Amino acid sequence: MEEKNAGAAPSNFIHGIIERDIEQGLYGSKVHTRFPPEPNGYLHIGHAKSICLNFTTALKYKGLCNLRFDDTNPEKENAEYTESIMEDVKWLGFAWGERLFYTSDYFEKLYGYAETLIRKGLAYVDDQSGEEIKKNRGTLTEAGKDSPFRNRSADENIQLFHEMRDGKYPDGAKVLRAKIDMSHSNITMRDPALYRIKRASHHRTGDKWRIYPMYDFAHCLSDSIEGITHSICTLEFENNRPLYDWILSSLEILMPPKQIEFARLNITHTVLSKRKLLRLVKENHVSGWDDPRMPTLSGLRRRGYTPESIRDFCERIGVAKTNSTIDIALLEHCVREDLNRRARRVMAVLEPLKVVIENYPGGKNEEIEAVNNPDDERAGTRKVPFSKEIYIERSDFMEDPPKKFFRLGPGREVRLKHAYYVKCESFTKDASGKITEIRCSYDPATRGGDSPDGRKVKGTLQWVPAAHAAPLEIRLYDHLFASPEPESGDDDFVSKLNPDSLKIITGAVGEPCLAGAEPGETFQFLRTGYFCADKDSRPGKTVFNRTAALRDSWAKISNTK
RNA sequence: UGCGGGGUGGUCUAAUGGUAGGACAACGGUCUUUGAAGCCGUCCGUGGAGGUUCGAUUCCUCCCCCCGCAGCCA
Repeated sequence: MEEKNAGAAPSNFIHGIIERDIEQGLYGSKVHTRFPPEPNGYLHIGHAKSICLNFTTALKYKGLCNLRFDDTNPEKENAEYTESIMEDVKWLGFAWGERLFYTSDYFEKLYGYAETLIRKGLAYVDDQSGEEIKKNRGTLTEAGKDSPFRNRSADENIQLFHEMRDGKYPDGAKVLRAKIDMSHSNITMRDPALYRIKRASHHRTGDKWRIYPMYDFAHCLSDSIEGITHSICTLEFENNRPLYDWILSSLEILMPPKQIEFARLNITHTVLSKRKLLRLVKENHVSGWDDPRMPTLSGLRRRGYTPESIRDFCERIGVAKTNSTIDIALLEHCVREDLNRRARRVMAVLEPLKVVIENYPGGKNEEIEAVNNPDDERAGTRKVPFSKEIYIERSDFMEDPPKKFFRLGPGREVRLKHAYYVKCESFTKDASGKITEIRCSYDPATRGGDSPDGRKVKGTLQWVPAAHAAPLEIRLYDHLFASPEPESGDDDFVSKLNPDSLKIITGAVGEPCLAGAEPGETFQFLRTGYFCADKDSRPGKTVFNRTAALRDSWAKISNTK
């Protein structure tokens, strides 16, 4: 059959390339990828796209994926970052097995490759200052000028390179450069730096090295050392691909890995660059890398996002070469969809309004049975205490409600979820006009929420028993940036932060079971949203982060009027 | 005005010579012991001009627009 063979169809252009390579027997028809983060910050959802791509590609073609820390710049990197990165990759659901590597593992080998390049007359030590090198590089339209040190003998270059390693020269005094072509139309190829002197302590190799390889030199060789077949990276490295290939071919590396570039992820209402995220942290615009408003994996985790929802998102956005910005609504959709399936439903009230049920006996206490998830019987049921005084959401009562308002108002009857029909008989206000208390009657025949006489009500409200209310602090999050594309335009992106990205509600209450919620536990607060218990919780005050709100069509109706 | 990439509904993404499809968003309806979810429907697209062809998103030519590159960052 000619049918689009289900499993074998390439799911993106990279898989198309790989399938062609497999067919042609390239790399022995094996696939080996790697995720190569620099440990200079926390992973964000943009990295998740790359992680998912690399790991699932390997999985799909029965290959392997390595985790490799690209740690060639000790001044910016540290062990805190490597640990958080490993934690985040694991949390996302991927395993690198025994294949945890560091570019710094290869420093000695890399040094040897550099010597080989020098002996072949393909690299030289340049004494020009950084300023001079920059000046002589030329421009986009003008060729560069050869360095006066470009034609040193191989022996002299080897000796100088050894001296660089031995610490004979200060930072910046010399640099090892590839000898390619100072008039190349691709500026990357104008004798790029391969090694620089940096008398910095490295988080893994300590003070052993005074010279460190540059990305372009280290990356392609690390890939080849690990037997990587397809080296997947982002678009901004496209110009570097000729250099990637030049180094490997100059060193006569067999079966050179193939670099393939794809478009990095952008999302509306946030920023995804480590530099910018670091600034938000350093300038205290957020509480840290794991602030629930941050697009970091640690932030999303704390916010209540599940690894499954993030993986689903990464699959849905696709992999292509077109620059694109994904609507953050898609991310939110993914987490709602996942949580809708799994989250236990409970009742909580963000702004409590007391309701006294006048005809309910004062000393009476009963337990109402409530299902935990209407779409999943296995989630079971729980008991919720019920007595004369309860709390409902302040916004669920209107003194003078419009016709389309289905909730409580004078003389109106509604259902208390799982419990009884109640009817508003009266209410009281304080001097300022604020409603202070609602007085209702209930219909004992409607226990469980059904009326035997077939009487219908339009609204169903969540409620919390006043005597057993668990005090909650709720943190309501909105987009970090008010502007959909904070990086566009000339203004500093920080000026586009959303001043209302965090709203803290201290007086909320919830069902008694919420008092004991463990950090990371997720619930759907009926009619309100998905909430995740936070590590800031303390006895007497459970803290919840709102992961995502539920759709609110009443808000829409009332807003458009 | 160098080189390298890229242009499909509002946003992503399929279709590679044969009915432009899907998702998210928006809008409307339906259902409902969550005004949730679900279900149904609507709106909306091949950057432009030529050419080849019975037929072009796909192939050719020219043009336009967008992104990246001048770190001893990655």
